[in-house]
Amino acid sequence: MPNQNVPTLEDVARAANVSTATVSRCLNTPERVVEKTRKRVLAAVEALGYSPNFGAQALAARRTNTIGAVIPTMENAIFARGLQAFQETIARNKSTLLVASSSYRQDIEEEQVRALVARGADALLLIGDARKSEIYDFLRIRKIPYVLAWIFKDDARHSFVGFDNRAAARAMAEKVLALGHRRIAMIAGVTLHNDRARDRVLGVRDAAVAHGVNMSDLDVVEAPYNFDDAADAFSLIMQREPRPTAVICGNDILAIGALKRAKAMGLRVPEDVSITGFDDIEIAEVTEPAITTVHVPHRQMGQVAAEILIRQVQSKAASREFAPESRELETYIVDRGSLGPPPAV
Amino acid sequence: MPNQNVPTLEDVARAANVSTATVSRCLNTPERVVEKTRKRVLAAVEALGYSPNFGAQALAARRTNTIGAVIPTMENAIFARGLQAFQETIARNKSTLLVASSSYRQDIEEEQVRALVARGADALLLIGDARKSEIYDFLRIRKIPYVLAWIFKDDARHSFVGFDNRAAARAMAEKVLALGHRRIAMIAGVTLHNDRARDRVLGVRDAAVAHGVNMSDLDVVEAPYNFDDAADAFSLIMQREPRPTAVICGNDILAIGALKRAKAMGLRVPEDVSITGFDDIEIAEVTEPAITTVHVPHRQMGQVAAEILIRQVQSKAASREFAPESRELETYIVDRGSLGPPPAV
DNA sequence: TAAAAATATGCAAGCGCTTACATTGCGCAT
DNA sequence: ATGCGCAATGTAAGCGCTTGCATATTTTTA
Repeated sequence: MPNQNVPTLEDVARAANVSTATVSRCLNTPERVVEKTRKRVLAAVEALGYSPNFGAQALAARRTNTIGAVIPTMENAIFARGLQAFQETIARNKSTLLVASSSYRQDIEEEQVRALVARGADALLLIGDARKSEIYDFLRIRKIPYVLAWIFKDDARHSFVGFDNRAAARAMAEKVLALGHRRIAMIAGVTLHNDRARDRVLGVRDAAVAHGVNMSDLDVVEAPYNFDDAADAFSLIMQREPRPTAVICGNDILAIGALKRAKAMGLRVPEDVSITGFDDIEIAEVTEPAITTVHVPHRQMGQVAAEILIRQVQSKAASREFAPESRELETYIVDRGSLGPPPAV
Repeated sequence: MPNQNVPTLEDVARAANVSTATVSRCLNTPERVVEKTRKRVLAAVEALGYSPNFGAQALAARRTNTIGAVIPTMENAIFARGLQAFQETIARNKSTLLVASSSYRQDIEEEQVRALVARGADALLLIGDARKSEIYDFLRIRKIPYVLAWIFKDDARHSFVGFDNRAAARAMAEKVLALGHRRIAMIAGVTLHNDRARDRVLGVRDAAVAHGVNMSDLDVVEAPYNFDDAADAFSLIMQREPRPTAVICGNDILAIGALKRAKAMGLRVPEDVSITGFDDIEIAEVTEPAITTVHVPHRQMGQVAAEILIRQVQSKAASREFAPESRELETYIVDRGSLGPPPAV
């Protein structure tokens, strides 16, 4: 994309009657240039409307000030808030966000990771840790900092910023059990290649086991994250005999799909059946009843992830080294109304 | 970000025993290299794990295969679906998406546009057309293709991909009026620097005027796009005497905020008061009642915008020229239940 | 006041790639 | 055999910037 008359560093240097090195310094390390010269140079920059050529800068400086993110989807709100905070934070640090989405597919994710790195991403935000080890090898060889978000593990090989999905799901299940529910079902996200979905199932199982719930009374059905499939999963679950009194959902989208179907079936929530969600996305508070769900600190997660990456990129620039750095965030249950005691028999 | 041992074109050339030019051609214009050589080169690429250096490529080729988008926010779902489709389409064309958000602020948007261009964006997606003319001048001088989305105007200077917000809002208002409502209020988005919000207000006014509604019976209150402010706006409106029988909202977020408050006030929707939305985001169909709203073809908008930009970038690469190209999309009203006839007096 | 130290600026060598142009090698018509 | 045209490949000149090192200038110190 040639721009015939876009001014270059050299044009500015000529106009200000200094060398290109000085102009470069004015822009990047102004404290290394005496004020008088600097003013003259900046005036020339202004006058010519100069703005640095990105490719040249990236080539010479060996960094792009660009941070990439590969998220499963932008369609629904699950990652939107976190991504927004992430973006705001890196923007504040004079970097830009490069986004790609994988549609929850491992092969596409791999492709996108490579594409972002090829595009010069200085660092990467990834969701979860379920991916082929080759990708981690690739990132390690390339020395690209990355953080795995929406998940937390005690594993010093990676940087994590997130929470313990399993424990959070378990806490929710404990709460359901504490209310007296014994026949419980779960609508989980598709667990293949999705560690968050998987951990949430495990958490619910943990609680069930701890309470001596008969495993044949814990029905788990997987459904993609959309209302219709969740609704169908709910119908399926409700055909069971005896019918579950509580349906724990792997996220709020699933919970809302289930809620819709419950109403369509003439079931009252939570009087006839309780439904819980996970994520606490915006939408969870506007349904009737609003969804009792696990609150996830979306914005904080995005922001902390960005901060860690920025630190790692800086460290790498200074010493060619950077260390993994993780941060566990807290979740808590938001009581809203879709969870109540089981119906009296 | 130096990567000491990342292979370069030259390494590949040496390994395959050809010149760097040939390697470059193998990668970019494979048909210009005879099969035998090409195979050898590609094998070397594979063996070394070569991937081109982005900065160098951008510098030499004068294009980045990167398309930028500046959207008001990623927080809620208004732009998410469209952006997702946009991203998918440009990814299919071997380009990457660079995103920035402006938080609905004009100054930040301007900054972001310049930042994306400086980052080498080959083209830009912008929302609406309310911005200073300097930005358009800047883009024109730089010859950066851009499309203005979520809006459509008959103006050959820009490329538009969107719909007529004013006409769509008018259609909704007509529908409300046709049901017999005469005391109508509107909760609009903040219209300052937001052409979509403004046009939607104008559309409602158009309808009111056409039906001879007394303007003092058309109460318009502006609110930022969030549930709480919308709810407060609703309360305010309901204090009017006589009380409006229908509240037309500038988008679904506002409508849902209003709906929540209506319920909290003990008002039945639509029996006591009707509420309508705009955008048809996911959330609009899960409330109780679901929101009667204007359906906007989000995904199509994102896709068409991407296609136009890709075409313009290609045209510019070939002939240094490109022409604006617009596309108007259709919206339609989705009847769901939050709009009904006015209560009998 | 001269020398040493600190500061400001210039010089020029890349960074890794693309591409116009030059060269080579081949098949074919003569 | 000879020469021509064309396809395949090589040569090398940038693309616009950063930065290590050299040089010039100013400030500090003795």
